[in-house]
Amino acid sequence: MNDWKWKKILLVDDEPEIRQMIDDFLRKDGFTRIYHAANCQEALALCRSQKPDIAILDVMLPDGDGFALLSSIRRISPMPVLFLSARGEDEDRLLGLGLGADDYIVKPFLPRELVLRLSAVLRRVYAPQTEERLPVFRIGDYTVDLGSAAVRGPGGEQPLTAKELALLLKLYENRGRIVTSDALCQAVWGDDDDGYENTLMVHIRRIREKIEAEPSTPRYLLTVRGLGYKLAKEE
Amino acid sequence: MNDWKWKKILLVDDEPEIRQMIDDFLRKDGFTRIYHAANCQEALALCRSQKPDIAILDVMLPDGDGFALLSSIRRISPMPVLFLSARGEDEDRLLGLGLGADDYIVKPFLPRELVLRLSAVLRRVYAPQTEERLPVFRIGDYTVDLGSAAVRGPGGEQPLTAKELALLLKLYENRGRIVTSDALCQAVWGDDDDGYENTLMVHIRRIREKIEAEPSTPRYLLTVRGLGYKLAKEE
DNA sequence: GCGAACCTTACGCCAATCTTAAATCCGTCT
DNA sequence: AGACGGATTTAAGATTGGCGTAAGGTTCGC
Repeated sequence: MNDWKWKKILLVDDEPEIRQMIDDFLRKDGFTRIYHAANCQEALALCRSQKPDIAILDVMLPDGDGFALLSSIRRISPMPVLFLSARGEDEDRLLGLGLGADDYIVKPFLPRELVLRLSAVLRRVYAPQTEERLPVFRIGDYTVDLGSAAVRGPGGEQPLTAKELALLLKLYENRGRIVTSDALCQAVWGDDDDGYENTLMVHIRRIREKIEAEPSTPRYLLTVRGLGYKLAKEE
Repeated sequence: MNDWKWKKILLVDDEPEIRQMIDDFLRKDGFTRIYHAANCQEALALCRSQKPDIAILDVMLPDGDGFALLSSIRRISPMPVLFLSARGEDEDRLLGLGLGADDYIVKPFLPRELVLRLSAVLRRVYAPQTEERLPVFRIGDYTVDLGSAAVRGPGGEQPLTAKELALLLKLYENRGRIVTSDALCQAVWGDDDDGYENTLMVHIRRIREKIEAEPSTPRYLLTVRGLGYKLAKEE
């Protein structure tokens, strides 16, 4: 399975439009766990809190250049790094210096190429056996196996779709706590645009049909009116 | 990663109508902890006393511009900042200067957009998991878990609604102290309109039914006649 | 005892949420 | 290219439960 689609990507660029564009393409390609940062400070904070699996760094940042950021990151994590740079600008440094980047792309670039390079780096660095698996957990009588995208229950096994998986992952990461609809939309669709509220509800319903004995009176995937949804903590 | 809806927002603008309008929209979107300031001085005072999580600053203020205010704020706190400015006015400074603002919006703006941008900044800066969560505390035999909007007690678990949560949060922040009815209304419904006294009482009653063994003779959520309510300090 | 402040209960509205079905998108196979 | 099938989104109508209101009761302080 395309396991690296579940890797966390840290995206650092000061221009929101660029971030958004890259984000769009990554999502179109199936990635969902993308964290944005506009500067070094934010990037480091996200690094610490999210422990991303790979970073895409712009060379030019408001509070320091990407190279400085890289060495700060290196003090925290050995994750692979992919640089973005404008043509000419520091291109030589990227080429010449063995500064520990795993790849670099010159702006402007084809989004497709970025995705390809990124996938290549992920595949290379996170070789087969290093794989940590997506969680497997129990909910009532059902076993949810995110790694194989399936739910096993009294009625047999049912597959999970991509969106269902992304939602369940987000909910699982926050089990026992309320996750707002906004946060869920954000986790799955990324876009700051709302307008997915309805779609979210439909997906929630679908998930309930797979993990709840009585989808209409849920016992595990609860709605908290006015706040969001909550996956019951097991035990 | 619980929600940024519980983050404290400092709103600085000299025009009360603008503040009110923004306030309304923020509340409509679920934010409740909004602090108003009309000038730099008030803003700094609130900064110190409330330690907001994010600030919305107008560029034009009676006692200095927003940029000066930002650098004063920076001496106190590294919180993210979102600027408001009239079209044209200082737009270039906002764009050009890397003055540490996290975003800016040009007036006139769609309120929806402000909320979106604000949420985006909060999401970015206050990364999940590092997040301090909403408090969990004990009251007598009951455990109040604001993060999951639930009260666990001898009789099992009961969910909390959005308003109950907002009230309990305000009371908890001031536990052991008296909170006036006005302050509570303010915290939940926003200012002016003081037609919520009765509604407040009803909500208090509902909370008591969830956290008191004998709701009619409360031991923890106490009435202080003529003044307000008080949540007993736990021990 | 009297008024004011507060409590208690019940009821109806309406926005938030659910539910279903149909439309659209998208990748794959022929 | 065209057709098919599953996944996702849109749309529209139904439902629900939180919230606010009001009306009557109770308690407190003077």
